[in-house]
Amino acid sequence: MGRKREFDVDQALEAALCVFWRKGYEGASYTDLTQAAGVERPALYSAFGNKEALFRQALARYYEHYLDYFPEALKQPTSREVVADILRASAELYTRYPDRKGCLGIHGALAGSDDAEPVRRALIDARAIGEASLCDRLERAKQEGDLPETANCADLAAFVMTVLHGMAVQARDGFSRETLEAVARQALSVWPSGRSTPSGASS
Amino acid sequence: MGRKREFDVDQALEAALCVFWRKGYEGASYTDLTQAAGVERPALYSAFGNKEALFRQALARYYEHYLDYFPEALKQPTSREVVADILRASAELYTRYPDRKGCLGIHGALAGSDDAEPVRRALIDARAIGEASLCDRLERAKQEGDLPETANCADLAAFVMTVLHGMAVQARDGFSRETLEAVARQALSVWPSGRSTPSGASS
DNA sequence: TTAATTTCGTAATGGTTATTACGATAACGA
DNA sequence: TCGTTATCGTAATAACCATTACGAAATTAA
Repeated sequence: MGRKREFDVDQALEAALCVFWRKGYEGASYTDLTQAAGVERPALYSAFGNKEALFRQALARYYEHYLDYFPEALKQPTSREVVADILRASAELYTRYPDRKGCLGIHGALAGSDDAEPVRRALIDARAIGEASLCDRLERAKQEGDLPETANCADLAAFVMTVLHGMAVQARDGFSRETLEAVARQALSVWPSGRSTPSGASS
Repeated sequence: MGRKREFDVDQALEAALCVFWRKGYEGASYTDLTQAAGVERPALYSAFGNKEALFRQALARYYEHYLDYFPEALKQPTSREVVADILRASAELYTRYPDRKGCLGIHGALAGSDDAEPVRRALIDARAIGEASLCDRLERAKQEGDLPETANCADLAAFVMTVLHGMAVQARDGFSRETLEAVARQALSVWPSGRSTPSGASS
């Protein structure tokens, strides 16, 4: 019973997500969020909790609705295709929306006041999970002979994630999708392929 | 004439620089800055102007005192050594101070409220200048036969800067210098060298 | 229709923000 | 020693921040 909600919760969360994506956790004021959601302040609070809880739900939605290509790419048959997919899709996502370029996982909270530490940590953890899943996939590739035995999968995964994070910064700086794709190609051009050519591996 | 200053201006600027490095432009409150500098609020204002002016001076100092290796690296004889120097020195700088890992040029202001837009732009411009100077150096390398004629210097410079920016993020995430150096090696392993082996160039 | 329950919008709360007014203090030239 | 000038620290200002008290409105069960 009781009065029924007059706004769409999912739609409000998406609006908040976009604001956080653009301004980051601390840069987004509750006024920004309520205006974007078209909802009064207490309504947002009752639906999502406080600002940090709202951000965490927005982050979860981001991973589900925007970063879904990442776990999908891990299913590619070869490690090279996995990485190529991830790089290409990221270049596209980071430049897709002119009003919020880059990546919420990066721009959400890189630096900030001490109050934002929990949120910063949440983002770090999320990034670490992504990197670990990539690392696991590369380990599998090594077992399958898709990567040379000398390959250091942790370092390779760190390299790919580094390029991803850098691309998010460059996207925010105004770089075009084409330029980011050129960066991705360059990053991929040294990818070690198969046991037959164990060249250029790290370590 | 008049009363003489009781604090060292350069020392106060350095203290402010460290706070901005750690918390970013908006994350650093004036209380943080004055406490770090050991100086009362009006003293900071009279010495540097408002918060934005203080940040800009801190940024200038950062480029002079911390990023001085960058223009220095451009003097290396080959493009490969140039890039290797930049990558290695950045990995070291980004992990040198445990209390402020990463790079002020990145963490200073990536995302934030609309008020911080001028500062964000200043950082973008600073990054663009660095990238342009690297691009120029690579063009020279191409003319000297140090890079294949098919090399796209703008894309290569963008790639190097992307890795740098990503390394700054990873450093803040807690990555060790060793891991960042492995990332740097991986990035360098695809570097095109000389006209004799025009492989792996972009475009 | 009445009672119970939930959401609604208005408007307030307490804390923090960047920025200064102001009187006291100190240094220098005359 | 006096007057000028610059810096000092205290304490105030006005705007914004996240969060919520509260009463009106609306929905359902009885």
